[in-house]
Formats: sequence, C-alpha cells, structure tokens
Amino acid sequence: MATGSDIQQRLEEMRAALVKRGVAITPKRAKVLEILATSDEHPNVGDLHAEVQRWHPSTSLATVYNTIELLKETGQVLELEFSAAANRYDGRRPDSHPHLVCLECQRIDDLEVPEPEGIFEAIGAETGYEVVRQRLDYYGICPNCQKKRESRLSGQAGFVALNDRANY
Amino acid sequence: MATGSDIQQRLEEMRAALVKRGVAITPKRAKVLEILATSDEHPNVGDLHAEVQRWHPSTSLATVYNTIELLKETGQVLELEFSAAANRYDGRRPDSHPHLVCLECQRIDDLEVPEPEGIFEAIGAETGYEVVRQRLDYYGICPNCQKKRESRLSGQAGFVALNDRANY
DNA sequence: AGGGGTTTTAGAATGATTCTAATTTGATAG
DNA sequence: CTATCAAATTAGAATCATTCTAAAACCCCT
Repeated sequence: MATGSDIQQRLEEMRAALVKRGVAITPKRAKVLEILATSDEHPNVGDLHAEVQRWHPSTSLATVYNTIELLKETGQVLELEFSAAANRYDGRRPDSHPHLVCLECQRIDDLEVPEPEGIFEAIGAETGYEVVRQRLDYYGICPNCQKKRESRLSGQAGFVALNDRANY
Repeated sequence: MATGSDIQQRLEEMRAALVKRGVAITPKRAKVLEILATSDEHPNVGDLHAEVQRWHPSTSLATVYNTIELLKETGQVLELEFSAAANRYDGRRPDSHPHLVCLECQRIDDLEVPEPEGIFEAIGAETGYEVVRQRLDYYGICPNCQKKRESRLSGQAGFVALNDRANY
C-alpha cells in the first residue's frame, strides 16, 4: 500500500527525471505527474486528460501525450501497450505461450519455457480472479538487428550534450 | 521444428473446429487456415490478406478478419494483441511487473510475483536476443464481475442449439 | 429456374494515436 | 517595462487497424 511519503518520493523522482531531461515542469505537466504518481487504476490517456482538465480546463489531449512521451523516454512510467501496432497471429500453437518480440524489426519468436503447474489456480486463490489465460512477452533486440546496429555504430562519435533550461 | 504431418494435423484440427462450429470451409477460408498452420512468422492481418490474395485475388480484408474471428472463437489461433484498446499507464511502479487484467471491466491490478533472478540474461544466452523488458499479464474475470455474472445467470435457461449446415 | 440461407464485398465509421502549423506562454535581456 | 525567442500548447487534420453495414454473390436444395 502506498503511503503519502511514497507518493512524494515518486513525484520527486519524476520531476527530477524531467528536469534532467531538460524540459520545464509546467503546471499541466505537473498535474499529469501527480495523477500518475497517485493513481492505482492504471489510467489511460482519456482518463488522464479528463482529470487534468478538472484543474486546467484548457488542456489538450496532445499535452497529455507529450508528457507521457517524456516520462516514457526517461523510464518514469510503465506503458501497458494495447495499441502499438497490428495484432499478430499464431496458428501453429494456439495455446498461450511466451514470445520474444524484437523492438526493432517486429520479428516474433516462440520461446520454450514451461508454464508453472497450476499457476492460474494459485493466482486465483490469492487474488479472487478467475484466470483464463496469460501473456508473457520478452522485448529486446534480435540477433540480426544487433548486428545491423553494430555496423551502423562503428566509427560514430559520442553523444552531443543535451540543452538545459530554467524551469517555468 | 514442425514437420509436414504436424502441419497436416494442425490444419485438420482447425478445419474440424470450424465444421463443428457450423460454418463452411470455403476456399478463401481454407487458404487462411493453411497460412496460419504453416507460418512461423506470427503474421498480421495485412500479411495474411496479401498472401491469400496471391491465390484468390478478389479476397477482401473483411474475409480475413471474419476467418480469424471464427478461429479465435474456437480457440484455434493465438492472438497477440497490440491494438485492443487504449494504452494504460502505471506511474507508481515504472518497472515492468505482472498484471491482472479483467476481461469484463478492464480493471487492472498489480500482481506481486518476484521475477526470477537473471532471467533476461538467461534468455539472452539461449536465444541471442538482448532482452530489455518483459510483459506478463494474466487475463481473467475479477471478483466484482464474477459476482455480477452469477446474479445475471441465476434463473436463466440453457443454450439454444446452433444450426448446422453442409459445406461448400 | 427459384428460394433461402451463408459468405463476401466495398466502403464507411470508429477510435487511439501521431502529426502539423499556428498560437500562447514565460523567462530573460536590454 | 517591453521585446524577444525558444519551449509549450493548441485545434484539428492525418493515419491506421479494426469494426460495422448494407448490398451483392454464391451455393445447395427443391
């Protein structure tokens, strides 16, 4: 369970990450951060937008998307993706099983990992849910794309320093 | 590794399931089934459509969606969902962790399950992928929706038999 | 040949997300 | 205090996968 100081700490991490990233903590952005640090309901963009608007009625959807993008870049929010791309299908193994998803080329490989016996029942007993299926995906870079990356990077200079700016 | 008879067997299961479901195995549907039983690339609807069109050029996207829908209903295909609904966000725990997703009301709960130590590295060693994050979701019906279901079902008659029909 | 269902079609509708070009904002220098 | 300028924000258009819809095509059976 989250205590008040947990939330304060989370909020401070988020703010620090954005400042380090070189962007301003504007009132509207601050409100998005606050909702995300507070809510345990896994809100979607529409939820966030509606809530921010209670305080800043002129806020647009684009601002919420913009703030989330910044938080994603800095690892300050976990996105549960339901709409990244087109659905993919597996007709050879119609039972749920783990996959390896390449973030670069969208290749998807099956992964052979036996599922713990009776896991659905165990989770059901603990949480009250009636579990019917699972989804376990590992995301990363496939061997091919790693090679491509190496050749692209070889002989390239280091990063350029990002700009920094005073807050609002 | 899939052998020819594996594929034949898979195909036969799919066909049998659709026949049992009471729909015809038309040439276009048969081609969708064949691709799904054969392909190890987790195709999306566009891929399937393009491939079916090589054999049946007049095939529409709607037919592919229709066939997939039938296969999903009968449990003959695994859908890796990337576009079911709006994305959801967790700002309290930005690290990847397991979730319980209610299929009825879309409620999402965090699940406390410690991740096996060094799992990313182990998978990397086995597959060559450079794993950077995971996603583990359990899908089911939350306690609230189970209650609603029970009250809705109490005193209701059984199912009506489905129609059955000769094939094309 | 005709009836009556299923299947298929093209195109419109939907909905989340991304893009774009214009406007607003706020910190800062003069 | 005002002008300046980049960052922030906006409304609305564009995109894209998916779903919906109403009409047309198809097939079996008499």
